[in-house]
Amino acid sequence: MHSDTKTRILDCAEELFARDGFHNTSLRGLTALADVNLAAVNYHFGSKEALLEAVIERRLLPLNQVRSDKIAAVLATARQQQKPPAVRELLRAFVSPTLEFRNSSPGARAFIALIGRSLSEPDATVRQCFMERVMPLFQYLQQALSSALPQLPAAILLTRLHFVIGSMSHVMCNGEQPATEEALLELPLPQEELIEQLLNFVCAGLEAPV
Amino acid sequence: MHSDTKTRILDCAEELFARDGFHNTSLRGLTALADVNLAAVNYHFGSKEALLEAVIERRLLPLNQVRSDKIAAVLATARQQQKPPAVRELLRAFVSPTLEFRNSSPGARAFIALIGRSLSEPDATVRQCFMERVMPLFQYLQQALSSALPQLPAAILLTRLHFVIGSMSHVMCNGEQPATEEALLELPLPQEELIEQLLNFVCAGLEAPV
DNA sequence: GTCTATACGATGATAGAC
DNA sequence: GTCTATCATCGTATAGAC
Repeated sequence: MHSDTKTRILDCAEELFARDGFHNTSLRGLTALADVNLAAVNYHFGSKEALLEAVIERRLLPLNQVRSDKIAAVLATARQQQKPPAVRELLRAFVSPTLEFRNSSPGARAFIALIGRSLSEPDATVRQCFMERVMPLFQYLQQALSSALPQLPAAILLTRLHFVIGSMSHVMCNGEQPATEEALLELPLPQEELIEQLLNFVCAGLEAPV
Repeated sequence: MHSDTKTRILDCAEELFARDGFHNTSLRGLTALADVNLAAVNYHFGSKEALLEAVIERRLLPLNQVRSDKIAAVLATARQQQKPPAVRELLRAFVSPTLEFRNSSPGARAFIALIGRSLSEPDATVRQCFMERVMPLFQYLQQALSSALPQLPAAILLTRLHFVIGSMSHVMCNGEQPATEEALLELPLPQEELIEQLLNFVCAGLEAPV
């Protein structure tokens, strides 16, 4: 089966950007792997950076939509029951679509690692490429959590949200490579349990006394 | 004041690797900034990668020594008092030297960001360069924590330690750049409070019920 | 419109003369 | 220790074939 040029480029870019990093991926290697001409990237996407944006958008926009919808559903149910939303359910809405999507295919796993790494990306233009597409969701989550934890000062909540995102990013990055040397840093739990463990951890942290 | 060639290279490499990432740093730019010849890097260190190792070792080995000593001190005190070590003190021994060192100079801050990024580094050889020098400490901490939390299954502890490291790395990476676009992702707290907040968060997470 | 072949200027790391 | 030369490879641009 032969997908079209544009899709083949996107698929290979996703894989290589995730595995080797953006700057360490050459268009020559990429186009060779995708079995397209070197100039095809520039023709279809305009530049290497624009290709990165396309790679991100293809997967991240739908994923963010799911996450945003799930948060909204939690908020709606809570409002209907006239009680504050549960921290755990809000965080689950944020975390579980990501980790479930990650397990849906090898390409997805690579993509999630790419996203997880993005927040610590040194290059400002690359980082911003992710930021722009993920900040609205972060803000939405922050706002939802503040209604779940009204007594928590905003600065503390924001700080703790950082810690949550840090834990989550780290999970997203790891488990990509089958851990050769770093077996001791590998996550020993199966996926489902991992989500619950992550929720246990971050909920306890978010709800800790100040 | 003119430091010697080797030190000038190390200082500039630290700054540039942290700011732009390893692969995105050119030896041409580096040697120009350090005011040395392009070939000086190869002469003094052998290669760009060996330079990275030297940059890491210069700061990380002393830092790890401090952290390791502090953990040992907590363990010794606990043994002397014939009670298990406190989770919070073990984590403080691990976290606080890092964040305090980070505030000691601009170069230190850059270096800590470099370290924080290392765990999500895509390039395997670069990542391993960090791993080798940090894994013994991780294992030591893990072992110390298991004596503090004897009832916690080993797999759960290891997983939670991942989350701790994720939170911490994220803090280490951020705050490096004065946050232009990403003001909403900035850490709003002063340094001292940040340590306590991080400890509140990760202790609650580590000690959460299974 | 899509794709190919080829060329360009810049930069990568390194080796060898000095 | 320093400098220069070298060669591979980078991202991009363009002219023209299908």
